[in-house]
Amino acid sequence: MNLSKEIAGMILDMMSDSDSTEIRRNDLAEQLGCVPSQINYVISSRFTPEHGYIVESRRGGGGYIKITRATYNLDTLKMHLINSIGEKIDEKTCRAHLVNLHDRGLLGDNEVLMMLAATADNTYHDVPQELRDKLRACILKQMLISTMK
Amino acid sequence: MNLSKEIAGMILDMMSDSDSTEIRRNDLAEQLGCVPSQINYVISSRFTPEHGYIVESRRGGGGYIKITRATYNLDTLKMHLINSIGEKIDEKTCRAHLVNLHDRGLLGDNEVLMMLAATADNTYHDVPQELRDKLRACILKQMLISTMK
DNA sequence: GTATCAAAGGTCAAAGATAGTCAAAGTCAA
DNA sequence: TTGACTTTGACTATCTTTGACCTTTGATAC
Repeated sequence: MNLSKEIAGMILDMMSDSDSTEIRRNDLAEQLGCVPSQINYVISSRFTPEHGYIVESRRGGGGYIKITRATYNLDTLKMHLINSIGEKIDEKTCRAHLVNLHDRGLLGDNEVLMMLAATADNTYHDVPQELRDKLRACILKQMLISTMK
Repeated sequence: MNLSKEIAGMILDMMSDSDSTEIRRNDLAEQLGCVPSQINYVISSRFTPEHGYIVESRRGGGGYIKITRATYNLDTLKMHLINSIGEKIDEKTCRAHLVNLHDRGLLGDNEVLMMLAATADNTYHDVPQELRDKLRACILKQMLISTMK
């Protein structure tokens, strides 16, 4: 198991009963025996808004990093997502959105799996590269809309 | 006996009691005295979804390849359908198949709706006409496979 | 008040650690 | 002999770890 996963797990633990936690970057880093910026890496790779988290912080004496699990109204969230998807979307971003919706119980297991399959770059192997992100955006939107009817 | 068969056997062994295994590509390759990409070859030739396996992986530190045996039960119909879909499928035929699966209770309401959305010709408005049936076939197959996980 | 300083946290790019891709070369059975 | 399957390795993509340097904030000295 790598460091990043451990850190992520630790943060998740801390949030387990409150949907929110506050950490002191340097303390946590020292506790883990890693450089402080590693904490930033973990946060920016696994606690993004797309993953459903809000992060606030302050520097200077008494500084902190606060991580909160965002909880939104379900339909609103889908609506937001649909609206936020532009004309194009790359596979990674798409995947992150879907995993996020699934984590929050907005999409069932089968549903996500299907949507991931339908938006995977591999599935588009016959489609010219420059068209794929556009196509993915169309398909994703249509699928999301279809689940709201 | 060739290398690929050995590797496949080894992977099968590892999965024997759990339907799933996680390997570190480089370790396994070294253990076997082969180049790492050989592992990829084995996986892509014998552990495909068509063969009933699902593969996930991650690069970088702590990377891994995870192989899971999909367990099909009442999914024989889907399996048949998947195998019967050729390289192309037009919207109407596709629609008919999906409605049929739904009628038989093999696909839930949301699932069909999403699949219909993802295979509708309208959704492909940016894709050249001559590519659409091919694309639809790929997407349909992948989605069906995904529901068998 | 303002200047200065120490204590946080932030950024970024390089190096390290894995896995993926692709095409050329090799092997083997029909 | 030929075509499908295998084996290899060079090159690529992605994820992680680290460290040097930057910015913000609050406290203290004047």
